[in-house]
Amino acid sequence: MIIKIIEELLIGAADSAQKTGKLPRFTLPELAIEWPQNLEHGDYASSLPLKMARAAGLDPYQIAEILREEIETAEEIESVSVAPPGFLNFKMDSSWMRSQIQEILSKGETFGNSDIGLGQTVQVEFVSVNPTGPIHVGHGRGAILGSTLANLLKATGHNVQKEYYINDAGNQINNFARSLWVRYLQSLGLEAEMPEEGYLGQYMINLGEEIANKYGEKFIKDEPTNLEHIAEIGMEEMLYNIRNDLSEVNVQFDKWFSEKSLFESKTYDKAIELLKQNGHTAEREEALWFTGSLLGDNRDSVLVRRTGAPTYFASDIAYHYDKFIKREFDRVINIWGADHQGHVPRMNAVMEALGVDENKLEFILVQLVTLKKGGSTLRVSKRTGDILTLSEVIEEVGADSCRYFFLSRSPDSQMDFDMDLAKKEAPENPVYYIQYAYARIASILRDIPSSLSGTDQSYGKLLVEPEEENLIRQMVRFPEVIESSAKTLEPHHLTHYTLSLASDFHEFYTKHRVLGIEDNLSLARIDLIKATQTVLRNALNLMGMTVPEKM
RNA sequence: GUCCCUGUAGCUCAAUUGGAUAGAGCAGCUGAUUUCUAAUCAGCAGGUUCCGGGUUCGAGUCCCGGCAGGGGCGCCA
Repeated sequence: MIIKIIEELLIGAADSAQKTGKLPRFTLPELAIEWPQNLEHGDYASSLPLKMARAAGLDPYQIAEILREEIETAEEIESVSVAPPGFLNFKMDSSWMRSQIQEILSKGETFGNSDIGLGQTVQVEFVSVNPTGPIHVGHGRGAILGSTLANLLKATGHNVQKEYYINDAGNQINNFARSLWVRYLQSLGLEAEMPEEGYLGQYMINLGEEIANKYGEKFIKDEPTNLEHIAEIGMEEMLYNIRNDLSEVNVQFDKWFSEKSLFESKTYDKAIELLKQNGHTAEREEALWFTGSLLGDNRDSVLVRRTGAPTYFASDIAYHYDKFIKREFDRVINIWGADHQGHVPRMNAVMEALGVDENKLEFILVQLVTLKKGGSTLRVSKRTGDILTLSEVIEEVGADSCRYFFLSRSPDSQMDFDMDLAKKEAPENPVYYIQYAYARIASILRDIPSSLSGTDQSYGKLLVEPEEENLIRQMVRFPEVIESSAKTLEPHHLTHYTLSLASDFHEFYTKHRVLGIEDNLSLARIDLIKATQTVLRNALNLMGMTVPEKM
């Protein structure tokens, strides 16, 4: 990766300047290498001299000149120049750039990958919707973010596990069971009243009907065991649907982890026992509390209710005990909806209480999605049944569009999902623009005449047009985009990168021909567009989108 | 009341995490097709980055104080 080479050159230059006394001794600040927006500023630039000015006690421009003189020559770099007030601008060597086409072609689907995460096991836990209703658009956002992030981490060498936590225990499940049982009775024509906080969605009515049709009056009596049966049947059905809906947007999991299993395996008991041992619990008002306020949380929280039933929080502690102490993940990334934000300081306190390094646990909070349809704003609420499900959205705008749309926004931004607009604009969605670039290349490659063949890679030197250089420059950046997106856990950079790459290709395409020109140039350009196709495919794969050969 | 996120072009969002002239898409306007796919390209227009202070060589980005929107602050999950 060229950015690494520039880093080394800079460190070497600073080192030798300090050794020869041209610069005073001090520890180097951040190297700060970036892509300038303006091509006149080179292909890469560093503001290192500006950052050194204070410690060096010298004019930054002067520092830049000293460094420039000390920078060793490298085959990747054609020239280094100094620009006021103290930037160092690097221009890539053009023949080295052209050689990268062969590099991309030989690496193929692994181009862009790196091994910075080698030997590190990372768990990404996301979606984890209660199995009491369908996946809606808000969940979809987290699902798409999580799956892409997992792809990025894999591409950077991490050992990744994608996990879905099934809340199949506790209050919500009882409530679900009761609601479903009532719907079941009602569909048999019996009188029954929905519980106060029951699940009112239409899907519950349908599900109750299904059970009635299939099992008849088998569960009609209000016995605890029948309620449990109903709950199990219902949850299974819900999970089946959830799995289906997720696979429609190309989201799969390595493991589905049951909350109930934490109790069956005694993990729950061990976790709570450890908390007690470490002195982070207290008995108060006939309940067991976690004394998080002593560990940085703003309040204490109940673990075991007066009734003896554990809270959701308590099983979540057991779950994290399982993640870190039993399964020993090096890192865990939890992707949560913003409505769980208050839970973050609590979990950090839990980490400390369990004696696990807090930095191993990271959170991405996804802001909630608002829906706009027909000019009015809908609130997403599962309980009232006022839901726009993920599968409904996919049906309207398509899985690729859906993925791209959710991915292109940072999780911090709360987004308005305007259904009417998304539907109307679907054909002009950037996703088509990107895929069209891919399909165009595929189309050219299909038309290559059989008479055209050659393996002499020196043809590459014929690629001297600015549009060709732009394309190559963009492709060379791809590994850097992957690495920085993985490091910052920000997949949304991928969408913008891919759009730029597609744009560079379309520009090239309109100005230059690949076929029907002089043979050697044609061969060089065939390699160029093959490389472009490779990068587009790799990028789209990372984003979980399809690559159409024809459009 | 308090904590978290957000506020950037008419709209939806970026901005390499403090860098050089704040960028894309959509919407609007003008032009381009005997050509490997026009689902494309070229151009025009569009900005007090919510407001006010501060930090420094440099602030959309960091700090303080406001304003506005969303979310959290349960023996719910």
